[in-house]
Amino acid sequence: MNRRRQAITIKHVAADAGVSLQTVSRVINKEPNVRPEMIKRVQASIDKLGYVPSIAAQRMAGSRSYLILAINDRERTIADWRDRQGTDWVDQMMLGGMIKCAEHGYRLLVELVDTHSDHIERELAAALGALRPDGVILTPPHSENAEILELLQTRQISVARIGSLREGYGFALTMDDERAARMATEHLIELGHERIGFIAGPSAYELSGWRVAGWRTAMAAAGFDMTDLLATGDFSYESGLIAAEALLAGDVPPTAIIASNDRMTLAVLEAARGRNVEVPSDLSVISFDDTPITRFTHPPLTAVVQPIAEVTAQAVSLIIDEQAQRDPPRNAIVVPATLAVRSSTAPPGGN
Amino acid sequence: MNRRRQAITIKHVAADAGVSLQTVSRVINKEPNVRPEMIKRVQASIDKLGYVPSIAAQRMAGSRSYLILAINDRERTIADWRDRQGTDWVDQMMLGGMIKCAEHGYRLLVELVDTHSDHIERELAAALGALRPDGVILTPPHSENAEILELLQTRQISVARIGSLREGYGFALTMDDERAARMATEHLIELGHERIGFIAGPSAYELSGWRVAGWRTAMAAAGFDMTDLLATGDFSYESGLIAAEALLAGDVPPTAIIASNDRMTLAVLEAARGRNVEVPSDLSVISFDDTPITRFTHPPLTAVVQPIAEVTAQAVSLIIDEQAQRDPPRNAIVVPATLAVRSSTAPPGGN
DNA sequence: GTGAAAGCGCTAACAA
DNA sequence: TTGTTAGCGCTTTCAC
Repeated sequence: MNRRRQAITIKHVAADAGVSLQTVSRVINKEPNVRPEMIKRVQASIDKLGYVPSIAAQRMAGSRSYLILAINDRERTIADWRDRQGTDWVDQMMLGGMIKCAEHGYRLLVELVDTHSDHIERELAAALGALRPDGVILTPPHSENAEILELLQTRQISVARIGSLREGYGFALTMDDERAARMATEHLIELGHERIGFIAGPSAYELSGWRVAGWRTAMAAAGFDMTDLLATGDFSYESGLIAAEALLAGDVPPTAIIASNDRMTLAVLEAARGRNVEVPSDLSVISFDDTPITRFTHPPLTAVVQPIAEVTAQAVSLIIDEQAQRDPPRNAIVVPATLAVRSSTAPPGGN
Repeated sequence: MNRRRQAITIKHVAADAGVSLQTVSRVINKEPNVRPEMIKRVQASIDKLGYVPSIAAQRMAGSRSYLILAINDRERTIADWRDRQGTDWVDQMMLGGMIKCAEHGYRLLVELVDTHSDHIERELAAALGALRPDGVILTPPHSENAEILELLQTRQISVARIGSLREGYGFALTMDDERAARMATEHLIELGHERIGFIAGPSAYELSGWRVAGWRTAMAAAGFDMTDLLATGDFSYESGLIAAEALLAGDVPPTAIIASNDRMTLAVLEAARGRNVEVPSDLSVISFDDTPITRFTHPPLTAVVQPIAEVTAQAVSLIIDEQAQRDPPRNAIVVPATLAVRSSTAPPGGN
C-alpha cells in the first residue's frame, strides 16, 4: 500500500526547468559555474514544485548526511530525565545546537551512549554505521575518551569536544571551569569569607580537577588556609550530603561552600538546614550549575552559569565549517561561564 | 580528503559468508525463507566485521528510514528552553520515545515547527522531504491541525497524535484531561472545598476545553455554584497572574484554585502572596503539570502528573507496529494522568 | 558553462 | 531456499 511514495525528485525539477539533473544539483549545492539566469530558472522550478532534496540520497551519492550527533552519557541522562529535578543540560544543547543546525540545513540528533560498558565502541560504531553523521559532539565524560576519539578519527568524522582542553583529534571547546571556580571563590572572598569550602566532582570528569584548581588559585592568592576545606562527591545528592557534613563538621567550619553541581548544592542546603545553619547569614552557598532549580530553592542560589547552548552552537558551527572545507581554527575555543548572583551569598558572620 | 569512507557494506558480509547480497539482506531484516544454518553463518560474518546497515541506503532502496519525527511547537519550545523554568515536556518525550525507538532500531528526531506561520505546511513538508521519516508524532497544538494531517495522509506517513481524541488520520492518544481535571477537583471537594476556581488554558489547545469540562462535571456533581470561578489564561505566567487576581478579587473568592499548567500555577502562588493569602491554609492550589518546579515551590505543589514519557513510548510503538504491518488497534489510546498530592492542598478555612 | 554516465548501499521483484 | 537484476535519488567523475 505505501509502496513507492510519490515524491518530487530532482528529475521533476530538471524536467520542469528544462535542464539536466546535474545543473539542478549544482544549484542546490550552490556550486560555481552556473549562469545566474539558469540558477533563477531552476530555483523557480524548485519553489514551484516544493522540491526538497532527500538527505538519504545525498549521503548515498557520497555527499554529506547533514546529520550531527550529540553524544551524551546514557545512564546519567536517563536518570536526570526520570528524576525530574530540572537538569536541563540536554535541553540547552538542543537549544543551541538545533537552531544553529537549522540555519545550515543540518539536523541534530541526540544519541545516548553507555560510558561504563566495555562496548562503548560497539555502541558508537553502530550509531555511526547506521546514521553516517557528518559530525559528532562529545560531552563529558566522553570528550576525552581515547577509544571514542580513535574510532572517530579512523572514520574521519568531524568532532567537537565540549568541556575539553586537551589537544587531540577534533575541536576542543571549554567553558573555562577553572576561571569560573576562581570567579565564584573571589566573589565570596570579596564578601569577606576566608573559610571557603569546595565540594569537587568525580575525577572521571576532567573538569572536576579544573574547578578545584580555580578554587585553589583564588584561595592561595588571598593567602587563605585550605585545610579541611576540600571534599569530593560524585555529583549525586547523597554524595553531596556526605561531603557537606564532612565540611560542616570540621574544627573551623567553612562560612561558605561551593559545590560542583546543582544536586550537591541542594544537599549542602539540606545539611545546613539539619544543623540549623542559616543560608546565607551563617553559610553562603554557590552552585556550579544554573539549572532551573537554582531559581526555586530558598534562598535562590548564586550560581555559575555555564553557556551550554552557546558552546553547543559553536561546536555545530565548527563542524559545519569543517565540512564545508572552510577550515576553522584548531585552537581550543573558550566560551566563558558567568556568575549569577542571587540570594544564597552574603557577608559572613550572620547578623 | 575524507572522500569515500572505507565502510563495511553488505557486500563485504556477503563475500565473507560466501552468500549473495540478498541472503544477507534477508538475515538483516529477519525475513523468512532462510535456513537457520545460513542465518548463523551470515550473522557470524556480520558480528565479525561489525557490519551495521546504512539507514540511508535502506531508505533509498524503498525500505524504511527508521526515523520518527517528534513535532513540537517551535516558539513555545524555544521559549521554555530559554526561560529555564524547568519545563521538561520535550525531555519526557525523549525519555519515553528514544528508549522505545532504540528497542526497535529506530531513532527519534525532535523537530520544531512554527504553529502560527501560514507556512506550517511548507516547513513540515521540508522536514518530510529531507528526512522521509516512517512516522510522525504530533503534540498539541498540532495534534488536530487539519492541514498537517492532510499533508501527512497524502504522503502516507504513520501518525500518532498525542493529546487528541478526535477521529481522523493516524492514532489518537490521550492522557484523559477531563478525568484528570475531575480528579483534581474531587480531591479538593473531599478536603471540604466548595469554591474551587479554575484557570483554563487557551482555546487553541483542545485539551483546555476538556480540563474545564472535567472541573465542571465534578462541581456540578457536588452541586456547587460555579459563578465567578472560571478564568482563562494562555499558559503564560503573566496571564496566570491576571486570571488569579480576577478570581481572588471576586465577591466570594475561591478557597482553592486549579491552574491548567505550571507557569500559571506559579502565578497563583505569587498572587496569593501579594494578598497575604496563605497556601494551603487559606488557599489550596493544584497545578496541571508535574514539572520539576512543583517540587521546589513553597509549599511543594499538588499536581496532575501527565505520563508524557509513557504516552510517547506508546505512540512510538503504534507507529512501529504499523510500519511492520502488525496493524495496531485504531481506537484512541488512553494513558491516564494521576494526581501527586503534595503540600499545597489542605482543608479550607485556615487555622 | 553544461550534460551524460556511473555508482553509492541496499531492497523489491523476479527467476532459478 | 537462494541468487540475479534493476533501480531508489542524488553526486561524482569526465566529456563536451
